[in-house]
Amino acid sequence: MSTLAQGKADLERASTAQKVADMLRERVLDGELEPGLRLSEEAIGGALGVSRNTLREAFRLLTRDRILVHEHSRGVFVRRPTGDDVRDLYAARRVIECGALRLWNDVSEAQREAVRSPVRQAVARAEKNDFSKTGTANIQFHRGIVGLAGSTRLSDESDRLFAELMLAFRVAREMDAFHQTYLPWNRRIVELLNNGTVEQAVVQLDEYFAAAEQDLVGRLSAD
Amino acid sequence: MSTLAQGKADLERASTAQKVADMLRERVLDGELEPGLRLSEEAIGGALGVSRNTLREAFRLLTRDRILVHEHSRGVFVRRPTGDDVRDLYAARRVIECGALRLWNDVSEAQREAVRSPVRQAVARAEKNDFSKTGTANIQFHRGIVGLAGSTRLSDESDRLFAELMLAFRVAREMDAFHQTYLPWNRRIVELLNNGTVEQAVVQLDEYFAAAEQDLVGRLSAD
DNA sequence: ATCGTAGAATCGTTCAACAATCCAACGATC
DNA sequence: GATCGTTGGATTGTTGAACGATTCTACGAT
Repeated sequence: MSTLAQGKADLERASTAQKVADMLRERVLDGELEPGLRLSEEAIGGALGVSRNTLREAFRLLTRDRILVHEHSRGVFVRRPTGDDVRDLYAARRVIECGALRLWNDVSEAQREAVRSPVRQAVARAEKNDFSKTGTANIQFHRGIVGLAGSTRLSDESDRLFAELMLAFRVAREMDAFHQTYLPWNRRIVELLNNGTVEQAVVQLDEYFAAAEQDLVGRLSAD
Repeated sequence: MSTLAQGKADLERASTAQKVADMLRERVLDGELEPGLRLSEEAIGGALGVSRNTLREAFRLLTRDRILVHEHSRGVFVRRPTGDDVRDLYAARRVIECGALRLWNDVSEAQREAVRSPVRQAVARAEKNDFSKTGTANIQFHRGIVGLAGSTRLSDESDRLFAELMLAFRVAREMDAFHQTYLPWNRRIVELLNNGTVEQAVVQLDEYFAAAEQDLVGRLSAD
């Protein structure tokens, strides 16, 4: 059954616009296309060998994911989050993730493991002084928390919030150090969860958000 | 200042695709275009006098809002929520709204009033046996709750969830009676909030979601 | 130095065309 | 009689060109 579903995913080849959007998303999140950059329809369409109309469809898809912003008659730009954006972002994350974490005792073991495992791996790597994937590990931890809610819609929206946050990190030019700082926090949260003290874990998560928001907003408004 | 903002809103005239999307959204939420209906590019483009490319952009916008679903090489359809969709929807709402409601004591009076006022108006109308706007009043109540979080991203996502839920109501063919049933619940929640017993209000809201979800899922799977 | 204006560049939208895909009707086979 | 290819016809996916509308840039006037 699962192999059939796999095959189906292969068969449902993405449209050209979808493929272009995926490629551009990767380029933006990798940092090749910096926040604030304008994406010319002609230049990018020519480089990728797709028509303007198809490219515009790809732009609309990425606008939906808040990777790009569209300004009428001016073009599309790589999103460049402001301090206000970050505040809004964290207000949303606080409600979503703290709410999801409170469901800890009502969910499946697999869902709980999706929260523990990223932290365990990050700790293991940190002990070997390997901080390469510390950024994605942090994201995985928080994706796991949102997953406790069991709603694909909520998880998808959170992914959009994470993507936007990645752009904010990039503007602040402190991606690695940032995530690294907050690993101890994640560790403590998992410990509290394992001890069965869910409410204390929620409090820790909330404090994490307060600290992270303040840190990031500070770096952004410093510019 | 507010007049300037007004003028700016007028100047930023929407694009053709945006206007077409707005019109179609209205038609769908009014029920003129029923869930499951396929929207032919040629037919609708001809009727509205816009080109296929522009219409396709409008479709993409509505797909973002989950009003329409896009099936590759088959066309776009008015979304027709299933029982699983409704479960997913309520899982998201539970986390978002219960989490937002817990912030009751930390927000501005204006934000609190945005929760109370829709219920007060609905009660006043109900006493006069006027159940005309009971549906939108219920939505406004819940929009107010989400607004407590103070995040436009969260409020926007909730609006999408509400729109999707409207479509589910339409499939279940029980829009008015449905909302009407749950007015007493909203009333009780507001009372508990005014008494300062926020946690009890959250419990009531959670029970409301459980009942509403079960009711709606039952009607949908009965088909 | 500020302002206004002309011209270039880019976006918004339309139109026409063709390939790719889906769908429904029709027979062929067992 | 039901299931399985096959064949057209209709619809979507994508392209390329075209033109008006809007924005940006650079130049010159005050």
